Amino acid sequence: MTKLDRTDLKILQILQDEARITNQDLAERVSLSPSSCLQRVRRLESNGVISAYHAKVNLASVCRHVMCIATVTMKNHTREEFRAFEALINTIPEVVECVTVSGEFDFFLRIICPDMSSYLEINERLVSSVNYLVTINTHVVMNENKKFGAIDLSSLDEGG
Amino acid sequence: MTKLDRTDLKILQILQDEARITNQDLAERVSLSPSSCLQRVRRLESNGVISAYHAKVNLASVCRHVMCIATVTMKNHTREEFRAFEALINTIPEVVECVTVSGEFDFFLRIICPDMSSYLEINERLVSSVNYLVTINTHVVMNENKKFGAIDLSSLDEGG
DNA sequence: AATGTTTTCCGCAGAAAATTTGGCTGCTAA
DNA sequence: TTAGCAGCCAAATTTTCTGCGGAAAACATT
Repeated sequence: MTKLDRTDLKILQILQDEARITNQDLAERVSLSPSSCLQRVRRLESNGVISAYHAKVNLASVCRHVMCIATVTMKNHTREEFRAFEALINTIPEVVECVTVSGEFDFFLRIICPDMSSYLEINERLVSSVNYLVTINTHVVMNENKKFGAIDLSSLDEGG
Repeated sequence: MTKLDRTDLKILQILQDEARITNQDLAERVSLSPSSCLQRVRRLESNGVISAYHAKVNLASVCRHVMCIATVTMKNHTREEFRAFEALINTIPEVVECVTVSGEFDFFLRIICPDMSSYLEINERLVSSVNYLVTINTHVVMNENKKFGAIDLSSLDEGG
C-alpha cells in the first residue's frame, strides 16, 4: 500500500478530472517545478496508483443508444457457474461493466447498446448461452444524475 | 449529432484506453500526419464528443475501502421528491454515481467509502435526511469482473 | 549537536512534442 | 469554369518533456 503525501493527492485529484493537463501546468497547480512534478507522476504510474488514462466519449453526441442496469441471480451458487458466467460476460462488448455483489443478487451488469432490440438479443444470450439457470432483471437508465467521476481523496489527507 | 468517419472512430477507440498517448503516436496509429490528427482531436473535443480525460486511480493500492451498490425505491413518485433526493445525493461525495432507472427501483447508487461503518453513516443520511420515505437495499461489491472500460464503437463503422 | 543517509527539490539544456502556418488537392455549388 | 470550403501534409516555430548534477530538506544515528 503506497504512502501518498498531500502533494501526491493533489496531483491525483487534478489528474482524475484533467488527465491531459500538461506537466508544466500541473506542476504550477501543485507548486512544484516541472521536473519534480513529472517525477511524482511517473512514480504514481509505476506504482500502479494511476492505472490508466481514459478519454470519456459522450455517446449521446454520436448516436442514439440505451443504457441498462441488469441484476443477475444464479440459481446455483457454485464456483464453476460463476466462472462460466464471468467468461460469458467477457465475450459481450456491450456489457461494459460487471461486478459480483453480496445480497439478493449475484451480479450487477451495465450494458450499453444501440437500441432495445439489440438489448433483447444480449439478454437472450445471457440467459440461453449457459446450461444453468439465471434470473435477469433489467432496468433502463433514464437519467444519469451523477456520473462516475472523480473519487474524493480529501479524506486521505493526513489526518484521514 | 456529430458525423464521425472511420478515422474519428479509430481515434476515439484509442483515446478511450490511452488518453495520454502523444499526438505523434496517435497520428501514426491512425495513419495521419500529426497536424491533421491534432485537428481532428481538437474538433472531437470542441464538439463534445470527447467530454473529458480521466486518470483512473487504483484506490486499492492506496487504502482500504468498500464499494457498494445501493438500490433506492421512493415511496412516492413525485417530481419534488425525486429532485430532493438528487440534490441530497450531490452533497455526498462518497456517492460517486447515481442513475434513475425504470422498473422496481428508482435509483441505483454506487458508493465508495473507507469502511462499513462510514457506509452506515451515509446510509443513515440517505434515509433520514429527507422527510419522505425511501427504501434502500445495499449490495457490497465483492469483485469487479469487468470494470467500466472502453465503449465498443466498431458497430458505428460505416454500415452501423 | 554533529554526522551520514535518503529523499526531494530545482535549474538547465538537449530532445521531443505540440501547434501554427501556408500551400496543395479534391469536392461542391453557383 | 470557378469561388468557397474542407481535409491533408510539410516545414517552421513554440512549448513541453525529461534526464542529470548538485543543492536543500528530512530523517536517523550517534
